[in-house]
Amino acid sequence: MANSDESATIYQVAQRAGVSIATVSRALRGTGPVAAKTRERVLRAVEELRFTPSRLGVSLASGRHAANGIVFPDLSGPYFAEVLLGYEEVASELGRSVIILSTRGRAAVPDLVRDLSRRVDGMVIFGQTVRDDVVAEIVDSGLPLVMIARDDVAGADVVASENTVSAARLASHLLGHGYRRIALAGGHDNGDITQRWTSVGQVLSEHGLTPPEPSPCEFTVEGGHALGRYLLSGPRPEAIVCADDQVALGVILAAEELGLSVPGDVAVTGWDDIMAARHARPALTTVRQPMRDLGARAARALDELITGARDTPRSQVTPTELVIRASCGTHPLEEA
Amino acid sequence: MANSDESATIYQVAQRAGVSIATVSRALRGTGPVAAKTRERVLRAVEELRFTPSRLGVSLASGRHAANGIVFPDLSGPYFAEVLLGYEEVASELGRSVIILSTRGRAAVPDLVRDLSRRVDGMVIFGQTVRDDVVAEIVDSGLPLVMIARDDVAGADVVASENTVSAARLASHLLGHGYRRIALAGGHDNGDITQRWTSVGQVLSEHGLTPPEPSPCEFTVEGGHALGRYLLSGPRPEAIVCADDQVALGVILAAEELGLSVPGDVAVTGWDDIMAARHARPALTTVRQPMRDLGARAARALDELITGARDTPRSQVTPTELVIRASCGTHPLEEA
DNA sequence: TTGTACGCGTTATCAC
DNA sequence: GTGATAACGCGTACAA
Repeated sequence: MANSDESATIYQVAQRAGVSIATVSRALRGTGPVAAKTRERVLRAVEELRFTPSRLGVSLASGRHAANGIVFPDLSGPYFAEVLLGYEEVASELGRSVIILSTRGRAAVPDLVRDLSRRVDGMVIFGQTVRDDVVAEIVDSGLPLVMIARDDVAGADVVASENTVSAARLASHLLGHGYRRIALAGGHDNGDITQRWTSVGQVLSEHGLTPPEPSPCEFTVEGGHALGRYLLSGPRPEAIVCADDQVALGVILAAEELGLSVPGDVAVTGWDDIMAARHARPALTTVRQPMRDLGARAARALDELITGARDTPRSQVTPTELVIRASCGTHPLEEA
Repeated sequence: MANSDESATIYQVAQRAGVSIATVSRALRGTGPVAAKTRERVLRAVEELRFTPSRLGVSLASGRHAANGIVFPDLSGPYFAEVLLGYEEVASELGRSVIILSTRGRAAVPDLVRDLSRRVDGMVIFGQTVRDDVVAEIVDSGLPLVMIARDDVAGADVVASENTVSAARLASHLLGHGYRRIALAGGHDNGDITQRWTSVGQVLSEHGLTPPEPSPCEFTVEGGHALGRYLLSGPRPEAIVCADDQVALGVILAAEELGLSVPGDVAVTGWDDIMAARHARPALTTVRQPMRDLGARAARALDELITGARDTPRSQVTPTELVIRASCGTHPLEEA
């Protein structure tokens, strides 16, 4: 109805209420004494004009954007979506908007990240989505920064899930099943995945086995499906340890298509414990990673950095949990 | 290294280059004549000071945020994530940042949406995530608005997928299989889903059948799983038409747990054609919805509204496609 | 208790 | 070709 198109400014409110803008500001923000009568007049004017302070004005004056950024590769699959959700939830509770940037391997990422950094009070970056020199640039600029799922970065907070211990447990468990020919599905990423492969490799070495070279694939169901068909067509491994649950689901699919039974002919394990892992058939042995919590922690850590509640970077590793289900074998024999 | 913490302003650049801020602005934006020598000095100063124009300053002066908002319920499941991805991709190509707001049924949504509306040049809202009066408020404020998956809204663009025709095709196909006792999994939502149920009901009516009442459930695998167990425990339907693929996957899971064969004992269909639909066993009969494209269209429509390339709202419906796979029955008999 | 005036960092319109 | 200077919308010392 009253489509004013250009929304009211604090000056119009002041004029209508017959006061100065300073009084309007005080009345609205409770940042100083205002006579009851005056406040009432102001509030009425605000109401009538449907006044809301301009974000730009507020930000310019306060020096704060009240917005955070988050950089991730994509949203295919539950992992990034869940983390993002946990992040948004907390950020929004803390009164901060969330600006997203999906890299998808684009060439312009550095510029996009710089751009983003100019419109937020701090940002979160998933490991391996942004070049190290650009990350360093952000740190150097003094912008509060939290990295997710990455090894330590000088000057930035890190929030990560525990990988080494769980990967070792997983490897030990598979050895306990008697498997010796173990394949790794999903290539190195210099982050989470690499930590897992290193840990698995170490355990195998300790048992006199040659650590297998991970086979690269896209971290999607389709990627796992394609790689699974390949791995299961040659000399068949006894177990396939997958980089994440999606890859594992794809591998299981490939096995079924090839007429192989899981875990009868080949054991398969995942990582993350996405919802489908429990519902898959066979149910997926995996490592539970608190995805939402990861995002929530990142948001809180970033808030501390922004508000200055803390000024020294901190690195926190959240525990993960080996979840034994059916896909890794029918005789679970857990060892010390 | 040169951690200046507070980044340089245009005044500092001007001073260092020995010119006025107007010249710096012109040199940087090419919005007026600048002597070659002068430009060079300016650019060197910019380089040395690592100057980037403040977003707030630019926005305040230009009157544009160069940012769009998007409001969705959550990111569980591929549907919203895919649409969001398509949206972000185009928005970012158009030089606009994306600010997200996940409602998750929070009570504070109206305020959060108002807040969001103050920091963007336009926004996209998924149908049924924001109260109608709040939507009207946004429209009334003159902010460019695009609604996704919703029936028409006065004053706003709408981008939706075709539901009625495909739902009718799906229903006819199931009737062609000979099914008469058909259940609907997933309650009304006053949007997409309701359109589908209405259309299915109509086809059944035309064939002398009583349109079934849809059974509500969460639109997740778990929701479908729970509802599936319920529906398949009582008098068993011959076919279960699900609100989306996730629900369908859950229902299939429930059937397997109950020792029922799909489609032998009960046919199941989904909607969306998410990646898992093709990989499911049995492969899911569903309706393919161009999710990324939906987001991309929304971003482009919003851009038209913002730039003023178009000033009258438009409603576009993108076609969908019935995808017959194994889950609906073994003897596909497509009819006219 | 209230009002004036300045600062925040740009862009753009004028004169020169 | 260049430089003052007025917006843009707000918060807030400081003065009254």
